Amino acid sequence: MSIAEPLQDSCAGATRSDCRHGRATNGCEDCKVRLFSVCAALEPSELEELDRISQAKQVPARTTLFEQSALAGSVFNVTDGVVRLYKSLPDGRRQIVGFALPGDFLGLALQDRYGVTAEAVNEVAVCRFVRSAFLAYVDGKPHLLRRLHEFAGHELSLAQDQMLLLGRRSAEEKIAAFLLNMQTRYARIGSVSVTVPLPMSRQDIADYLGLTIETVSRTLTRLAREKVVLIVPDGVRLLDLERLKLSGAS
Amino acid sequence: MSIAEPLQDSCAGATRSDCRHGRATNGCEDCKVRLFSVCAALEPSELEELDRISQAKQVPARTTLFEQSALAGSVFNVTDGVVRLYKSLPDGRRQIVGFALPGDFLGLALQDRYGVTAEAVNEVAVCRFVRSAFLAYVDGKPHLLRRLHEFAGHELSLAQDQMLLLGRRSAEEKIAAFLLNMQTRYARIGSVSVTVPLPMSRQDIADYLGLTIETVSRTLTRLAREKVVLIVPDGVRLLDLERLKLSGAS
DNA sequence: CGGCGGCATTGATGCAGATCAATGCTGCGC
DNA sequence: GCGCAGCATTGATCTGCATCAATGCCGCCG
Repeated sequence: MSIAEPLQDSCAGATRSDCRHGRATNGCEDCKVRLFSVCAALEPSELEELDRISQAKQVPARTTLFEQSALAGSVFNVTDGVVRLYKSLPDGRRQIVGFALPGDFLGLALQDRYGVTAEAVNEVAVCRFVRSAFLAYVDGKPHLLRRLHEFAGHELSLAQDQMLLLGRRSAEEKIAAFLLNMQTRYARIGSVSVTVPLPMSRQDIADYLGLTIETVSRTLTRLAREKVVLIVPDGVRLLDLERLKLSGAS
Repeated sequence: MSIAEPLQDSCAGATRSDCRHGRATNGCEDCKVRLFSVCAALEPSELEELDRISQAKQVPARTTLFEQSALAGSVFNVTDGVVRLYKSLPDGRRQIVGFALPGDFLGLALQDRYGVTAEAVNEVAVCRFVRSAFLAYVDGKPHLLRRLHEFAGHELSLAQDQMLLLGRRSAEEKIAAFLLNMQTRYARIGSVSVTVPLPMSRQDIADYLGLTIETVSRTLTRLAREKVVLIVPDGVRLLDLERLKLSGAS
């Protein structure tokens, strides 16, 4: 199931500004991820205008938001939950290129086709924009374009870090870097804790790090045995940050 | 040696518009990579203005254009030659995240620090811009910013392809994809041929593909033995494109 | 509450590619 | 034209992670 094209949505016939069911708040103005997201570049009046073309959606786990190489009909702002972004080979091998957290923007490149597939890992809330409407909105707002560009530059930088990780680091280093990275990202969006939520499966982690599920499991078990981490349901508690940084530091 | 900061250049004291020695042509207007580069988005009058803040430079092989995490004083347009872009780990392991060819822009993200190190593989010609001047130039030219953003989106997409390659493909698949990819890129900039120039060393190729020099060598030798490619000095001739695509197709 | 399905862990074995080690090739300075 | 330095090739061996194969765990549904 895809929510991107066509608009399989109960409010498809209503005017866009009515599409607020599912939104956690009353609009962009008090959106809880606004200050972390591309929208932080916008003035109150611009936010109002954005409200008019935005549509809040809540989707259950495993929902496909869009698929690799499909026409990019929508772009999204993630407001809650985790989204996996991946590329696949014809034979089924998969590489997850990133996990999108609240505040992340999907479709940053503004290209006419999606470069990756996006699936909800757990229950996810997004702010959806029809791409053409969003493009029109961006047009004439160079500060927003600048902000989108900044985000794209940041994504590119993350992608390059991930290349270094995939090409040159050992399994333990990959796991350590992943855990530290997720912790940092959660901290940035206001969730500072030594317990890192990992709503995704071991298979997802393996496909993100270029490993197998068995190697992920074994490596985590070993780190747990060495009291570097504590494995908890749907997450990991980081016990020995120094030791992790020794392996995972960039 | 770095040419980025400070300006180690014989014309450092001259006005910028005089800095044309080393430029292959008379200016942006008849720059041979203009139509492939970000500059294709510019009007003649804008090109003239760009001329005034640009500085053509020719640098020998192995020159460092800029270094990872240094302050980004300049941005560059590559007009000739090949540039390797890489990230390093403290212990010396290296991952090349890309090879920049003529028409490619370095510093696309416009961030205040470089995310990678850039080194000339062979003799390289670049068009250099002081970053602050370039930012000022971009400011008020949303169509150029749009173009830069498009380029960044394309780079991001390439980076994600490379992640899939690094994380999930075998040595032979990596080599095949690399060769086909380089051929396509050379074709796009006007050099259509089954002989792919490879000015970079085996070590560079290995560090790009997440392999060792020995594996690169062995894999190429095997492909040559099977008459899929013919190894020539500083390049490879692709003999059996179908067979290569079987391994390397995305 | 019991059985089933999906995921994770753990163990045994295999192998692609790394590592270690010569040897060969080529271009350049003298 | 000789010798050297740097790169590439080739061969022998090793190993980290994949693969194959149970087994365990837990939530869910009847």
